[in-house]
Amino acid sequence: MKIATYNVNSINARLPVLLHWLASSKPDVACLQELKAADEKFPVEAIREAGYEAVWHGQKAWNGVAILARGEKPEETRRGLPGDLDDTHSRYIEAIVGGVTVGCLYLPNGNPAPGPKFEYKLKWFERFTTHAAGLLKQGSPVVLAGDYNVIPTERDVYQPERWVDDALFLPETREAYRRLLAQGWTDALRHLHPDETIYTFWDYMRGAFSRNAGLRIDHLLLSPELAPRLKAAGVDKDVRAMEKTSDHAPTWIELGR
DNA sequence: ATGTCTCGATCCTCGAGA
Repeated sequence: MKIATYNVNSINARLPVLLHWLASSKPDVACLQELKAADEKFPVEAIREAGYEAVWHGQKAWNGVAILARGEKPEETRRGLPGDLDDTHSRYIEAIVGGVTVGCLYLPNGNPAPGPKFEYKLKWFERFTTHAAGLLKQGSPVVLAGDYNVIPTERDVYQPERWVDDALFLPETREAYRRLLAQGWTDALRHLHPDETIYTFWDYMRGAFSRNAGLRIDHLLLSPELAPRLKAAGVDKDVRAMEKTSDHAPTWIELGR
């Protein structure tokens, strides 16, 4: 079972690239973020023609998340992150596919920091960590996949010293990520490739991709009963090189049995 | 400060967000 996460940076602007990637990489499950489209603007027909069923939680202009599954309809178990009725951002959706609970998240960027956006990021992170603990308690196999907007360690950024004041790399952010992992989650990419340089995002500006000036901020976390099934993990970097592409690359894992 | 890309609207150019 291949599960991927991909921040598309507008699903409609990215539709040709997305369809090309689905056809070539053939994930069984694809978690998408930054749809930047209202629910009624989701390109459900094109995605169905590509062989995928979907559940999505859109929003006009910003945010938006979706879960795609090849040949089956994801069974939606949650839409929106619990814990704050005033939170209007579409940043979380959850569904069961093939017996696995899949949480698809788009954690707030949080820049500029300090400031209200950074406060929102940390609050959202706390709520997410609380929800993640509840999922672990249920004891079922879970993958939490998405754009975490977290650079976990110095190894995950091309020039750490340039990012020390950034919301993606500040101590509070990295500490929140460590606390989440400490519940028992496995960072799949890092677990399989402990010493490799792995990036999932390259800024559009200053030729970041051609310089390989990247960040690893898209993550797939596995619950304890799922971690032993992890067989392979990678980044579809070639997609980032395409025309009219997202600033993120699809990131995936392969689970056995 | 800059660089680039997307969306929406006070709409053909700009600001916000990333």
